[in-house]
Amino acid sequence: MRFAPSPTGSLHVGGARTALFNWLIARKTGGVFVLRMEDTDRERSTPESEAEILRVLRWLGLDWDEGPFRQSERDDVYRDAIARLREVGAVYAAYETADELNAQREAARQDKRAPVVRCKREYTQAELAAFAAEGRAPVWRFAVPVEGETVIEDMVRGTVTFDHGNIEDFVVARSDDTPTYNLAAAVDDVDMNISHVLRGEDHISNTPKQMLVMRALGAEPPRYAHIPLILGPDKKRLSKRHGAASVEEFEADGFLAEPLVNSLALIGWSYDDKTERFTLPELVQAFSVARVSKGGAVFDQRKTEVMHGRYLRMMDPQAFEDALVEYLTNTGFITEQGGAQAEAQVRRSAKAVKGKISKLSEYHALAGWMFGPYELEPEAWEKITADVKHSIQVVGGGLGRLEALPDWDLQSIKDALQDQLHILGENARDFLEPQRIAVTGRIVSTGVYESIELCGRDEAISRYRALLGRLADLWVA
RNA sequence: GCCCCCAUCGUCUAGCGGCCUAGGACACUGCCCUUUCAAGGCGGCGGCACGGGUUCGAAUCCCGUUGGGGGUACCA
Repeated sequence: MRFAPSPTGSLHVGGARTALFNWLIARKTGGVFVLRMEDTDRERSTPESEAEILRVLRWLGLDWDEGPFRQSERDDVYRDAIARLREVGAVYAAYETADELNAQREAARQDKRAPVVRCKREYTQAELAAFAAEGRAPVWRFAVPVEGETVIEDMVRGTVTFDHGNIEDFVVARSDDTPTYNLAAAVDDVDMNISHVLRGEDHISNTPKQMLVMRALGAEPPRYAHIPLILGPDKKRLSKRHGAASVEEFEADGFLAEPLVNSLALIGWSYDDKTERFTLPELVQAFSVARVSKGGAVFDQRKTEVMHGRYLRMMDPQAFEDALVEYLTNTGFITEQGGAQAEAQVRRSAKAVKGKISKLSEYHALAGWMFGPYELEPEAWEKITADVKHSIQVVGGGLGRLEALPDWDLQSIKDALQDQLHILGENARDFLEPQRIAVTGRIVSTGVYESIELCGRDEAISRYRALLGRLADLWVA
């Protein structure tokens, strides 16, 4: 198996999922997982992008056995292959200009024929001399046989047939002598002994070209599996304009590798009619190309988040705490909030946060109130002032019980407040929401009782008083 | 235009001729929960694109239509 990305950007979810499927098969079958950088496009390929792809692959837990190989470092291999193709007469030098090529394609289009390019192969010595004089170098094109067809026995799509009449004489070597993708990929897959090529469906029309090259070179093509594309909500191929599309962004947004991989695996693949939760080892066990679906799949970000939240809730508490601290350290939050002190706070709040968070970046929304001075967000103020009298009564009642508390622990806080709730005869929401606002200043936060405990006696009481004070001012006025 | 592929709830999917009055998940929505909000529990809504065949019987097989996607470079 192999994964062969072009290092022209960060790793997108589509690429990550292709890498995952390849890795899964390699691990399941005991095969070799080869990593190869397809950087024949010198303009767009960057070392930064390559490093980022490697980093993300490691982060996801997809380790490779061989490579990373770089096509940019294998010029001699391709040069040999091209020489070989010339020897066997499978390629020819073409001198057409871009205009001539366009004219040829346009003519075919007018004619409702396939817009394939077939170039002139015979030139006189005089013509060749003229080209040389004006410094016009040829490209090498593959001489596609006019008759016949190339058939792919695709592992997910079945038999796919391409008529040679529809395949143009594709370029194999550019005029500057560098190999094109179709040449390099074909040569490498043969050279690296790749038995199975699993890649996105967008490559399927390249496949017959690569097979043609391989056969001309005297090699047998590998088995192919073309998996459906991952789509955005508009059914178009998923890209940056659909929002988070790279693994890097998910990582930054507080997703953990294992649940993210779990979600990735479920795009275009399913195990049965029920099972959706898989650990990495379980995926290795369960995966099979036979169960990859044929149609494109719209990526459901919301579902990914929900599944991620469930994963977090089921995590070992200590592991969750550590992951949370690591994330908040990486984002700089802990440093901003004062280092060790802040880390201790985060650790104390981990348990309360674990029950309701779905991605780590939500920590701020849930527990951010713990850091910095008491602040009432506008929505909370609006809510608490909807019925001032009631709020004063309820917040005051809560404060009275808290002040009287001998021990500041979760159970005592809960008992006292619930008792007060009974006394007032309120329903839970009407009583508890004001308490939440009193201590956190927010509408959404960690649980009420947990929040009060986390806040600490002195701070909690001072916040209650502050809110009561503002409420009283409003009542008087 | 030409080539290739695809087609089950809004979305991801199960289904590979009778187990289907089509199952699950997310979303949406109703109710429950004196641990409340973006947690949890229980319900509801909602689909085999259409038209022809084949068959005793089709979501499942065949053909066509429509719709969607991908490709169509000296990019990969």
